[in-house]
Amino acid sequence: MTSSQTAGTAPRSALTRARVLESAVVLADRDGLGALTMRSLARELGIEAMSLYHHVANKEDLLDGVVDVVAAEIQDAVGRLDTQADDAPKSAWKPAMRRQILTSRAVLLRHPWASTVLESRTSFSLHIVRYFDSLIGLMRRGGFSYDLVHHALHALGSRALGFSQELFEPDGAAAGSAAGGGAEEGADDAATAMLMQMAEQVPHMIEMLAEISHEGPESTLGWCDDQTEFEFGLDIILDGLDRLAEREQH
Amino acid sequence: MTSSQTAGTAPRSALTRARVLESAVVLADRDGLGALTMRSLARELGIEAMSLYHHVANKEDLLDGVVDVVAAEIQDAVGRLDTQADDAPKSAWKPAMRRQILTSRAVLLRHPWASTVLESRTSFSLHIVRYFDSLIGLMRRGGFSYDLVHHALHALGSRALGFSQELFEPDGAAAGSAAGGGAEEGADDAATAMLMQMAEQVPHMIEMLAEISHEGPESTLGWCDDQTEFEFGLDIILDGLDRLAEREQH
DNA sequence: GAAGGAGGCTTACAACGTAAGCCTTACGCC
DNA sequence: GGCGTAAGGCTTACGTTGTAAGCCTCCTTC
Repeated sequence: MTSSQTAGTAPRSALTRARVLESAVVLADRDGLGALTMRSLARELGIEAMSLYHHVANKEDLLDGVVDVVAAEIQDAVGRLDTQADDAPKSAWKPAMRRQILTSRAVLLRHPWASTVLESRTSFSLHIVRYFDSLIGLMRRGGFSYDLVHHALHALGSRALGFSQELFEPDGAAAGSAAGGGAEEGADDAATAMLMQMAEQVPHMIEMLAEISHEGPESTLGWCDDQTEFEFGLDIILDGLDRLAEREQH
Repeated sequence: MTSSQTAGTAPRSALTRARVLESAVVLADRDGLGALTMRSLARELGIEAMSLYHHVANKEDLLDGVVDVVAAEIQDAVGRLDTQADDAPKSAWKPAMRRQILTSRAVLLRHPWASTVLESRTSFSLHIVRYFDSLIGLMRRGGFSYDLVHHALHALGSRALGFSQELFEPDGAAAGSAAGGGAEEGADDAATAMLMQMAEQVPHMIEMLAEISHEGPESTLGWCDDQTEFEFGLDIILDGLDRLAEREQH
């Protein structure tokens, strides 16, 4: 409620909310999300855990803030794209949207833990909302009704921000156990072996694996290129939306 | 390594792995995923926490097992669908796949926590793999190349099992804090209020909200029908795959 | 110079997963 | 029939997590 507080406040300490959040991002990037605890973050900053609570309300708030940092990074990257000319043809929405989404994806790929945190948030970040606002703007300029825009956002889901929800990520980048148990590399081989064991229960899958990696299905999970698959799925949705938008306009 | 152990083993106790897992599902259904701890599960079963470790290796294993229970439920429901006739036209893959996915979704809607756990798994459940195998089979009968099948599974992502990754679920069904802080109902009103405050920063979004819920944007997050939105997105992808499959066959 | 608050620190607690080890019971075997 | 064995319960204890409570020490402002 103190109103004369906005600009002045000569900081006694170098520790600020911004510095806390920044350190949290660095720590998560380096050691994984699971390593981001109040105590480890404090250690990183050379202070005690409880001191953090003068800058964040609790861990939830810390994660909110950390999401916001990444969201700002996304918005910054998106802002660098050349904005669309007003006299662009209606069909320009599709490549523009594609570019914005892939730009966001590029940022998120630098912070593999971020999508997990993002999903778990219950409140909005202003930067994220602005991101979505610009997506809405692109679709509107493409002639979408607001109703279609709304459906489109749902259809894109997490893909709107540049990540997809794969069921089984072989490299558990989002998993927290960075310094946990050992077995990590033999994972896909083990999975493949398991599949072979139940070959007769899953004939199509076996055959698919045999055919796709046609030098024999010894390493099955390494053959997917995430970026290609993401763009494939994205383009299906964008093309579908395109068709619906055209139909809307008779 | 005792080989004469498979069928006999007169059980001294009524407590088995199956009963443990079943109780875990019940508990998670009732109190949420966050309430599923080794201690609470033990209490539910009338035993002590450490006794659970005679039936599950650790909590990860417990979650694996719990996923497997739900996966079995899914497979059971899918199995009840009338299997596709061999002389069905190629185009039959699409409604069949749609039905299977929506059936899985119906099961998952009864266990709102399950999708979260499912995502976090690093190992496969046989039931899940068989589920995917049958999807693959449907697409193959529809004339898909294995390559297209593979892309299709990636494009569907979590939608293949019947849930989509919405960025901001207003009702935090998957969130763990069932018995935590209080504020839950005023959430969307609060979010709406926040949006109104930054109206000029997100003009398109404000306008969209104003138009869609055109009795004025007072409750913005209640207007989405999850099932409708899911089917909308699913159909876009299925239609897109359909077109690609046809193109493949010249 | 007194007041007060911002921001650090220490201590303490409850809840979590789980390692270690004890005790009982029931079964298989001589 | 007695005995070894192990399955399956229980108790205790430890380290880690988030965080409540309170102390102290500055710096800023009347």
